[in-house]
Amino acid sequence: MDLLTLYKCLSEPNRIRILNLLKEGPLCVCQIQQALDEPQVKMSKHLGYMKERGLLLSTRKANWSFYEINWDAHPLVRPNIEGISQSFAENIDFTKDVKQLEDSFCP
Amino acid sequence: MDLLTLYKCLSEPNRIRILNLLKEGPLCVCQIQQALDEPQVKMSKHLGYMKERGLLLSTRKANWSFYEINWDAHPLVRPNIEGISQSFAENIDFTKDVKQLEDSFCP
DNA sequence: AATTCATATTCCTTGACAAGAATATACCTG
DNA sequence: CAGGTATATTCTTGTCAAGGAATATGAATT
Repeated sequence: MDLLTLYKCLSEPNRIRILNLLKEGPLCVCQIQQALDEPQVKMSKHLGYMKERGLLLSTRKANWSFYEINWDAHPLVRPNIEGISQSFAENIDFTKDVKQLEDSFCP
Repeated sequence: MDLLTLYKCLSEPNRIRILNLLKEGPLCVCQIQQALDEPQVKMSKHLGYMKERGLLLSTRKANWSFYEINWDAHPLVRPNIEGISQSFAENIDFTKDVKQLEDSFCP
């Protein structure tokens, strides 16, 4: 994955929110969807966008697709994704996202 | 400057090439233009884009505008711009840019 | 004041991509 | 196989931004 592609992945608020959740580990689409309180199609498309470009990996288990960050995609992946949570604290409501993630369930 | 804006600035190859040159210090538009061998309007617009968003600073001396990186714009500016030269070595012809910069002159 | 040089702005066309609606696929369970 | 659930794809529409051509501004020189 080249750096330009990485930056394109990072240039979208919904994707930033998703990455902030995935930072802790893999999640299935339904949990992300609940945490961000956004329509399924929207999440699926952003996840697909990042997977297609190599930033995410996915595995399917039965009905569920689990996505996780591909930390090896590029050396700058880690510093940027680790920098996200502090940097966006004021602009994007991450606290709400994380809280809703805790309340979410994957049936 | 928020992180999302930073990523938008970084998501464009011409801007990446410009930042790679500015990494070493301030330059005037005509030098950048010569180094990258691109039309003046194009360079001016990309420089304006980044200045408008806080990533670059500019000072005018007589006919010339000098642009430099605003390293304090965001904590992630430095690691990303420092990571650029290695990361793009294969994709973008930075060596040529830098060589042409050496040959460039500011009248 | 007129000219010249460096830089910036405006207008237009084009392409990428985000969002929503509708639909399709994949996989399990009865 | 039928039906349900989780996820993905297609289509359309609107917005943002990149590129080029032409023009405008700002500042020095004659």
